[in-house]
Amino acid sequence: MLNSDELRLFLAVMREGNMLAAARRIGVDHSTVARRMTNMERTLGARLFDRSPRGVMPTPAAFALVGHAERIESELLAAISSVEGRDRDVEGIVRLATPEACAAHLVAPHVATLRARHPRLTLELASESRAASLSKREADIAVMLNPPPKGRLVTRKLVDYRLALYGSRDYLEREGMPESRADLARHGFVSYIDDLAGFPEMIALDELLPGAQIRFRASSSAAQHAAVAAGMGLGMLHVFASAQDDRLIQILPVEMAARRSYWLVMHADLEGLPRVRAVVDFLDEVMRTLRDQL
Amino acid sequence: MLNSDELRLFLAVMREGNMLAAARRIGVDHSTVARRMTNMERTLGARLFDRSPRGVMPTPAAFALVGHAERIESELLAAISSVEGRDRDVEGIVRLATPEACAAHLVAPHVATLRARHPRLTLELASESRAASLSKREADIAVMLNPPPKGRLVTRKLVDYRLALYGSRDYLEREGMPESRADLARHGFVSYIDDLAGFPEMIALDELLPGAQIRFRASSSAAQHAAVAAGMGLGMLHVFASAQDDRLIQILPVEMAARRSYWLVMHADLEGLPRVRAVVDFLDEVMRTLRDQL
DNA sequence: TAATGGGCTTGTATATCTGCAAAGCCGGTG
DNA sequence: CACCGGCTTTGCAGATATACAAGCCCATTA
Repeated sequence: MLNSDELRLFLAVMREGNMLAAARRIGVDHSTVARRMTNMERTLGARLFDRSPRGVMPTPAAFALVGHAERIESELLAAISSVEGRDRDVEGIVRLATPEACAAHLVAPHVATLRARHPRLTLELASESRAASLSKREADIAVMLNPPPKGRLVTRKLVDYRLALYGSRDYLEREGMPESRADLARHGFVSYIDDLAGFPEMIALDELLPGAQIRFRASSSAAQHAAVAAGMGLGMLHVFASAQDDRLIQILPVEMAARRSYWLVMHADLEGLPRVRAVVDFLDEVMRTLRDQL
Repeated sequence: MLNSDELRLFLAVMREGNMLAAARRIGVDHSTVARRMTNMERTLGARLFDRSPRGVMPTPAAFALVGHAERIESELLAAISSVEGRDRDVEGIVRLATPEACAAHLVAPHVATLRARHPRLTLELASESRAASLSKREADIAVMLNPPPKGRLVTRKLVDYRLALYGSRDYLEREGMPESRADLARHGFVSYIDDLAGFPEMIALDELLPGAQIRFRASSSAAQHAAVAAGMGLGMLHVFASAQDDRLIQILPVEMAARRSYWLVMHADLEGLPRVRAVVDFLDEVMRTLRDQL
């Protein structure tokens, strides 16, 4: 079947007007050009050039083909430059700042695959991402809960995830399983320390259940997770961190659900660096793999 | 370099999720698929698939490539179908109706090349194209001086050409060479018989020199040409028919120039027929070759 | 726990393609 | 009018890619 190599030769012949010059331009023998053009004509069932000792004369079929060939040529170049050298020159250090839960449950468990693919790349994972971290150059890439006011930053959504209300098996046996939002008033809760939360968006409880009675506050989501698991009360936890935890049971999954998004943020200057792109690719891959569990 | 064959295999692997199924779909051996994907990865400098005994897992580079590959695939199919089989199944009879001058000077001199390309095709050339000829099915294709009111007709401009004022060498020696439009009033002219001209557009003289003294009228442009050549007077003739005629001299080329267009008209149903397309291609080719002389 | 089946990788003979060299064709030129 | 230069075509040997076959790995199943 027709392929782009033949079309490339074809275009060269069209542009040069003869096969010899076309062959020189592409860097193959002219007999190869002549034979492939003949093949092309046979497989297409259409004559493309009238040969003469003075060069070639394109037929109408050739003119009909040239537009397609040009589009294919440019698309092919675009394809190449979009992936060319992705895995070459990937070495050095990349510092990635992400919220704590993302670091612990999404990134860290998969760094081995990154290492396998790019042995000379060292990832530094800073599990706290205040909006400041990037502009102060504390990190090369950051995962945040909202797109920051742009400086010279490249921002795009990385993935959506869910928060849900959990309680420990023990606690719920002891205090009873809430069956409706009204029942929640009788329970104690675990939440963030308001002014120490990296992003205000983290605090989902205020939004879904304002005025809840809060028994324990922590700046760390892992600490809250541990507290809920230990029976301190109910808390809004990351689904991706809690679903496989046998000690925890999800409560009122319909009423008490919140959606959040992780955003990928980086300096525009760094976007082209192979090592930076390697980490971005890695994040994309992890998120794609885990999408269902988020 | 990357080519479309590799991209076709690549797409098949992406769609099937494994190389074995991809190979079956394309109809090559699976070892060929594996080797070509490895080649592709080496030449691109980017890993595309993580192999495992359960199939393959695309990398981010693969996802970046798939859009390009799909566009190339569809453009390639479009390219093929645009020329596929142009020269096959070209046999039978095609009747072409054109104005007299077009038939005699543009089409007829080149029919040998058409014959050479399509030995089983018979062209019938009717050198008169009233607008009626197509709708009465007197011809399959027509060349006209204006686009007719469309029925189920396909119409497009074929080429532009020029009319200019000519006189015979003898005549001009005898009567003097006109140097300005004013001089023309002293001369006699040759023109069309108004109500017998196939298209009103043919009559360029009325438009450029209304009220000219007309000594001879004919319905045929060839007859007018002969009359001018024989010294009967001046006449607006086709440049493509007169330029090589040594008996004729062009007069006031700037002032007395008119532009006309030939239009290609055919039934929409016939457009797809290989033999019809062969004739249309032939006309395009002739016009492209002669464009400078028109 | 062994058997089975799907999938990827690795050898080897064959088919295809490419480069090189020589020949043929045609128009321009001294 | 013979020569020359540029172009295409043809013949042939070496290089490249393909199909076939066998081997390996892993998950599922009896």
